[in-house]
Amino acid sequence: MRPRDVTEAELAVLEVLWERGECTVRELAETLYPAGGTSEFATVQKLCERLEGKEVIEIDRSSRPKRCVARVDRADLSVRKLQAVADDLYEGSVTPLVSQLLRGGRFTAKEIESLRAEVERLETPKRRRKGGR
Amino acid sequence: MRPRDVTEAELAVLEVLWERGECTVRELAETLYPAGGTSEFATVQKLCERLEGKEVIEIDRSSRPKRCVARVDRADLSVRKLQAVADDLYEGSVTPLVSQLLRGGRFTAKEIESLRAEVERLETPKRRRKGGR
DNA sequence: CGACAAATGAGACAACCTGTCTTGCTCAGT
DNA sequence: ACTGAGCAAGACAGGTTGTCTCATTTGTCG
Repeated sequence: MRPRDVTEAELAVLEVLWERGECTVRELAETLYPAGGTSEFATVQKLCERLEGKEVIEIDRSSRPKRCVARVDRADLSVRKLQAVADDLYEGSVTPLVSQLLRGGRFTAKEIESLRAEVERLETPKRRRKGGR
Repeated sequence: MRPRDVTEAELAVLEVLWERGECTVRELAETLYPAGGTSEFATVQKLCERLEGKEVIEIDRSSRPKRCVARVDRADLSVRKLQAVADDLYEGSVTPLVSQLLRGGRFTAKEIESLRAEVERLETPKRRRKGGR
């Protein structure tokens, strides 16, 4: 049974890290549970450990109040989740997802223009030095 | 705690329904557990009930060996999941997801061409008979 | 009609995940 | 050495997931 990658409570922690950058556990706890005490502090601590286990944040234990930093940003995380969907439903291929999103979503003219630009940019994938690996 | 929409075992059932169309529970069980007995049969039955609860399949109980039909196809399901990601990370907006996918994925020339076509098709959303809808 | 095998619905079950909390231990600074 | 914050470890309840058991219903066939 595949576990749930980053969960709701964990995401809340991550959001704070994204917004404020490197944080101490206490700072996170105070942001998330302004009226919180010891137990909430421990909760946040546990969430951080789990996020670390999921390789989503990094914890620097060398300084005494240990410090947490996000290792992935919002885009990285969304790609993780999208890839999971692609793995489940399309053997890892991501193209069908793009199609479905394009077909189903509502887009403003501005959004369409920028999407068009992104696709244009894909047109020449060879344009990468010599061997490109 | 948001439950997990369609899970792994449930998806396996759904895949069979997609492939073979309307099915009896027995047919599903025999496909999924060729060597299965009573218990596997019951397992599949339970999975069907849960899929029904998630409004993903329909169960016709009027005929005696009751019959199951998929109510959503693969694309529908992927949209559900993608929307969940958009809700979690982008307040429901899917445009960022498209961008990330375009940026991160590897695409063949053929895929790029068809994506380009899809975006072109978005360009003129007004182009729809008179009143549209 | 009556028995039987298939089908069904309800629920039990363990394993796991998630979010939360308690508890001792450790360490830095006074 | 004392103290208070920080910390690791683990316990905990509630929920989900996948699996299974069982008693009951139902259609069929002799």
